[in-house]
Amino acid sequence: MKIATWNVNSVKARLDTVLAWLKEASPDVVCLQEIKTTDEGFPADAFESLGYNCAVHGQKSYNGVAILSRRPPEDVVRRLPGADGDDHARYIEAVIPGDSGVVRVASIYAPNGNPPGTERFSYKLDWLERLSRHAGRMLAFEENLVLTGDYNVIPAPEDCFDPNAWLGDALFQPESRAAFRRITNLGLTDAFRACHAEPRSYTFWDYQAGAWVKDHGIRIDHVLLSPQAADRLISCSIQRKVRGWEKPSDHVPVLCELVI
DNA sequence: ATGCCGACAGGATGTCGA
Repeated sequence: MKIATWNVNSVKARLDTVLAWLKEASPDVVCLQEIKTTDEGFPADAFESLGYNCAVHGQKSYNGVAILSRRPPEDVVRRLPGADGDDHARYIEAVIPGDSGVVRVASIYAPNGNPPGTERFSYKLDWLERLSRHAGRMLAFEENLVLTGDYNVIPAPEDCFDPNAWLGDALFQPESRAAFRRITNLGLTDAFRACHAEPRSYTFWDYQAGAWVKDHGIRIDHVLLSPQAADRLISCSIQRKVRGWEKPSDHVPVLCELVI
């Protein structure tokens, strides 16, 4: 089963690009982030015509996540437990049937959190803590679990071109990295790092300041696997070339293949 | 030291992203 994650930065503005990549890569499951539209505005027809079912958790203008799946998703959960007042659409989870068992997949869009020292930053840390608690509960099932999306965390210095340039940024704050480590330390495997040690492996390049041309990227889109899923890991790749396509998102897809 | 670019809502330009 091929499972992908992609922060598309508006599914409407990116529709042609997303469809082109789906046709080329043919993933079985796709976790989208920053769809930037409501459930009603989601272009489900276009994905259905390619053979995908859509589970959507959208909101107007900002955020918004979705899961596309060739097999119909089951047991869809549209919010991250732990804060009734949180109205940001940043989490959706579903159980996907495979040929040899099922996998629970979550599409995650963690808060940006800039600038540090504000309530936006504490919201980020609180949100990641809620994700950690939820992940701990799901890991107790000892099942195939894939928690993937835009974590908005640069885990380590080698995950960005110039660590000094990111020292003051919420994505690289010690508290942000510690929150990410608390999640992986529950027993989750970073699928990309389990397969690749190469430096300069990035998933995001800013639109500004020629970041793509200069390869000034960061790795913030992650695929985290439960032990059961990690045992089924075949490969994980960053779809770097997509950043060079017409009208690209500032993020590229990450594609992970599992024996499920 | 700040903006750079791009999308959104709305109908000008401010907000947000990372």
